[in-house]
Amino acid sequence: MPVTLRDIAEKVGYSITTVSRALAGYDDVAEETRRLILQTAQEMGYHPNIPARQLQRRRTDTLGFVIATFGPRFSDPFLSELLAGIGNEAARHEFDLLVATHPPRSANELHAYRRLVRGRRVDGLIITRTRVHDERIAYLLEQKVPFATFGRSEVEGDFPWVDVDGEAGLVQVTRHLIQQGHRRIAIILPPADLMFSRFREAGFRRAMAESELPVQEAWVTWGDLTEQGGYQAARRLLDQHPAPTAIIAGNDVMAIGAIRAAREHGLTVGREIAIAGFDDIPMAEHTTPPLTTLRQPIYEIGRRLCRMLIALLRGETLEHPHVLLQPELVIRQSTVPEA
Amino acid sequence: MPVTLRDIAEKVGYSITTVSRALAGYDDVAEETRRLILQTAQEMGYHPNIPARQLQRRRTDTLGFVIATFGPRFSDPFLSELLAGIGNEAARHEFDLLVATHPPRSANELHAYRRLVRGRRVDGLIITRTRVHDERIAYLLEQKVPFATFGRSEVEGDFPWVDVDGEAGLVQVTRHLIQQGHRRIAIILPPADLMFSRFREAGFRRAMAESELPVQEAWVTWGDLTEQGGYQAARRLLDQHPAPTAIIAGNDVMAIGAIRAAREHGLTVGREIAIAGFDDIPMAEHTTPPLTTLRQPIYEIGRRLCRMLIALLRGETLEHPHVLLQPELVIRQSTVPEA
DNA sequence: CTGTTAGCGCTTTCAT
DNA sequence: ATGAAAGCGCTAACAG
Repeated sequence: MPVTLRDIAEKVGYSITTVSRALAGYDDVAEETRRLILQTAQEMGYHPNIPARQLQRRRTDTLGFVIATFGPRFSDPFLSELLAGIGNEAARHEFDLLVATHPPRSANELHAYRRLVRGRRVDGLIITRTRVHDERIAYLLEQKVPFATFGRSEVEGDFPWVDVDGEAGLVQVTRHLIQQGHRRIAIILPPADLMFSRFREAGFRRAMAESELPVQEAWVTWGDLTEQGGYQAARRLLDQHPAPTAIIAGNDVMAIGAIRAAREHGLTVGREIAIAGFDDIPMAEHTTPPLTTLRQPIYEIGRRLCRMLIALLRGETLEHPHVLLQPELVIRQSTVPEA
Repeated sequence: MPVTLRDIAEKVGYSITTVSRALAGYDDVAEETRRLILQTAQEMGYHPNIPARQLQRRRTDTLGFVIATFGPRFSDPFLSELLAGIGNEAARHEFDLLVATHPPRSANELHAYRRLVRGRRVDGLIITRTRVHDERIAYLLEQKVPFATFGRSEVEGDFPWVDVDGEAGLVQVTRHLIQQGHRRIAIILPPADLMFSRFREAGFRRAMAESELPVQEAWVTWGDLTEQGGYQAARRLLDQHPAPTAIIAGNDVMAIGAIRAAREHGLTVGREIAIAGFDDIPMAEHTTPPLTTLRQPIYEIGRRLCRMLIALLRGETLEHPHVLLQPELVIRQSTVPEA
């Protein structure tokens, strides 16, 4: 049987109230009483019962994070880094993290959010991979549950977010390719319902337009952010005549798939075809050839989201409720052979 | 203000108790009363307050999972797959999952476990990457907190686990290499304190011995399970004279690093040097060349661990408290060029 | 069938 | 400086 406040109270001969206050550090407890209580609590191995505290305080000091898992072969370098950032920052603030996973494309997604919110399991949530029309955001906004997102959305209403400027990123990488002499540039976008797909497409088109290069609509394609998806999309692109001489992938994982497709086509990546990604996952500098990509500080973003959310929960006003970070173009040999 | 049992009770004119029982599906409530209560609850949008229930029931229906995050560039394909398995299975049983992360090599690891246990935040835990002497296991055993592990340990005492037979796996892959004509075989082991490092080493030595091949002690090395670690270890191996003609890496991620090192050494992987991994992460079939490896059903293991733990929490006796799965040797071109 | 009563362990007025 | 009392929202033993 775990030690409770009552056990301590009985032992030291004070009331539960006093024990509670002493432990909570209130200053209306006699110095000596406090010392006695603290020491006894220590000796008896007291640790507060968190659910009881949650009930009484009507808050959980717990954050929720829902992640979509893409089947048995799920593996997402992006996600583990974000999770690490969120989790480590939460721990720093003595917050717990409740993670709910759900199989992909199921109605279970909103379900998972509702479950956490309705049961008052969490005080706030972190959302990632925001969508243009995002029911999760709409739901939390409607429920007035605090949350912070990685990514913007067109959902009506204001909410705190951190995002990486995908449009600026794509302008950079597209310009880079154009500078390298490419004119036939293709792009494999993230799924169109994801908000960041839009921005990246816009950046791509803007950079092409400013150089007065035509955008071949057949070269604007979509992939599901997996290696497979990148591979397949790249194959389709390379089968065309004329084929593009450069491919920008929506993330590094798809870029890796594209590299594989190009190689199968007998092309030397970096020399005969340029391929670029987005994210700069750890693997990116170790692909063959190393991958040109746009770096986003994923771990830091996780920490930041977590900090913002906790500040919000503490009733603080955010100085910067909307943070737009600039991605950094990292040039490697997949676009510049001699880099 | 969320709706409580009391609100419903007042509305329908029954006691809180009756409402509670009707909602819980007890059969000692009049059919009509139950219908009325159910409908009213529905209309009012009632959802139980979970912390209150946890307090009263003295259980949380929550599982704990603590993960070590290796710094800002943390990315672990293995872990996201395991997490997906655990999380999805937990959801199926209406269990929540509390994830605690901690920066690596910190005293924070045990801290995280203690926090979850002491605060009665979770009913049980899942442990991964078990160690030969594992303080986490010792702690949970001592506290009599239910848990299940991925991997065995030499810690005194019995506990449920699922493991993959690394020794058998290494016998298989080593034999395979020997069959391919290799005699100078090196190995990059996982850190020696991890239990599975032992088994793999044993398997390697057994297979070498049965073919009466000498094990060069300089060719038995260790890596930290990262790409970098694999790369560095492989470099050191390849700098030796004579150099090994085959390298077995402790996991696929290190194998990928080893492939990079070999390529930098001007070697054609699969032809001039054979490299094998362990895990069969999704990326393994997409490396260049595709990687020979030992497949472990990580997602399934996650589900299984979760199921075992939940069964345990329900007071059931496990029919198979110790599950040893056989890894499957997947032969690809990193060891057999024409595969 | 339904209600009364008694908590679960904690925090927080409000007296004294 | 300390304690009594109330209550967070729920469950369960026991009456009737």
